Amino acid sequence: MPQIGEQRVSYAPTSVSDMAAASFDVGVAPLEGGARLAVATLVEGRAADAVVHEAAHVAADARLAVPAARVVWQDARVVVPLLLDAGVRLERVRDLRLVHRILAQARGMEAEERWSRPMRVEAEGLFSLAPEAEPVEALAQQLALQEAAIGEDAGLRMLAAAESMGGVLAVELSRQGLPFDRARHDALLVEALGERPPGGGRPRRMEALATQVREALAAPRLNPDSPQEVLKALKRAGVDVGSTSRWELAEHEHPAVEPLIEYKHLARLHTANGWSWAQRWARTDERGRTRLAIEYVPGGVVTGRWATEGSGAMQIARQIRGAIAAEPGMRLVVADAAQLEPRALAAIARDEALADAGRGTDLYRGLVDRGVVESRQQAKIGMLGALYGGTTGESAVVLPRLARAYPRAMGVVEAAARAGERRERVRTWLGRTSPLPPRWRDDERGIRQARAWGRFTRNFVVQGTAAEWALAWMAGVRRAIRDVEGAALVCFLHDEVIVQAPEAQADAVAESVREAAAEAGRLLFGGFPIDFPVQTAIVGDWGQAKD
DNA sequence: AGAGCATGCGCC
DNA sequence: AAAAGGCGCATGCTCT
Repeated sequence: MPQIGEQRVSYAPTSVSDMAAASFDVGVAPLEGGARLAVATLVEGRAADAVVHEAAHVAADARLAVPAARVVWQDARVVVPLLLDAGVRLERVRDLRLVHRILAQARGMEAEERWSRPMRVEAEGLFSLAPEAEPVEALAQQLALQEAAIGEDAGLRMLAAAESMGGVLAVELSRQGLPFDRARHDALLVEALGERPPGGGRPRRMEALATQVREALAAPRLNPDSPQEVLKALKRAGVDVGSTSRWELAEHEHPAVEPLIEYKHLARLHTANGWSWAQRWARTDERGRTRLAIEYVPGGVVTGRWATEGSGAMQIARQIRGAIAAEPGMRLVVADAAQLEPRALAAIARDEALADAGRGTDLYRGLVDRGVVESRQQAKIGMLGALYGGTTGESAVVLPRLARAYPRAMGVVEAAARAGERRERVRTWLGRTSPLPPRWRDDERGIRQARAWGRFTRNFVVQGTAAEWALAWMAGVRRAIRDVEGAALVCFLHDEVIVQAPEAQADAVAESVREAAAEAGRLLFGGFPIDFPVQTAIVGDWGQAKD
């Protein structure tokens, strides 16, 4: 089980010595102003024929060079838009920046080192590496170093390819935007929050709830958005709470509780995905199409998951998903991978019994059918407890039964947790390495911190591997739909993708999406018999896709 | 006034 | 003031 325990990759991007033969043929680097590109055919790691072209000429050159060329760049955010504009088909790519992060982490810096030089690794860019070199030669140098670090590690090699394609996908998704219907969004908001008063102020339903809360607490001037004020008012009214969080409020019987919880719910929707949010992030182009501008950050999360910047687009409230609507003549193919993380765990652990329970479409149901647990709900809680390190309540009750039924799978997450508690690093299936923990003492508090870190490493292995599968899946979807006229990936959410496709093609696209999932499973886990079922829905808007 | 922390929520 | 992982964001509030 290679993903548990210490593993170091030899990778020293600060010293350029090894100019080993590179297995790529075309390098692309941005030049001053970003408008021009250097394109070179590289032979044995050296630029043999470096030439500078206008972006528009790159397409022809890139194709001309070598059919199976790998295109290499320092930063997809700079280069990929130019290549896409030039019509280049990107298939085999290497994103030096993203792969550098993975290799640098695998090589491992002491926590103190990171602390004292927090920006060092990030800032260690291509041109600081080899300032004297021509851009294309510098690309070759850094690529050679990465290749040497990856060596024969097939997992890392796959991860480098997947992460790099993730860089392309993020640019493509960000450029595409998420189809958005302003009118429908407005209607959904009015339905939930009430009309907005013309002069500004709270929407009607929110204001009504605020009034109810104020009356119930005999606090006529209370600002329900201020936890401090609310807490004081609650105490004055005899509601003995330590915070205003929902779970705690719900334990009390008081006329203020229900409207307060409802108010907070609506306030959340209003601030997170309300009118000003739409105003800020929805853009209408010259063709009259409105889309949400979403900036994806591939590898933005330690585990390898993606993040978004600004729009909060990975947390779009379910209540307004109806506003994500296909454009005229189009449909949304909404696809999500069912119980992805337990399946990833089964595959990592080579746990055939758990894989068997997941055969078909519902792994949780499979656990019930095999008599491991009594209900689907129990299966879910138990499995989440195993993945997150639950120690109390229902999951503590169910966990021993899972451990008995699936000792291999549970053994992997337990081992990952123990390794983290010992301050060891763990690895995902393909080889992404967990960071080193901060230091903790040998006292009570230190033990708590160690346990917490163990829960993190436990989850890291599974969440990170699931993220790798999702990357491979999405790359497969991209490939499958590239020649479907008008079809495009428009959304990615950890284990879910949305493709917008012409109505006539939607069925075929959905089939491709399911097939890509199976393919991703084979790519990562070889012959291990694990299913990755994908629920697909072909809908007019996201709100119609029921989980 | 602005930075930074704390709180609380909702997404996976 | 959560239980059980990972995030991002808005708001309130304190400190400077």
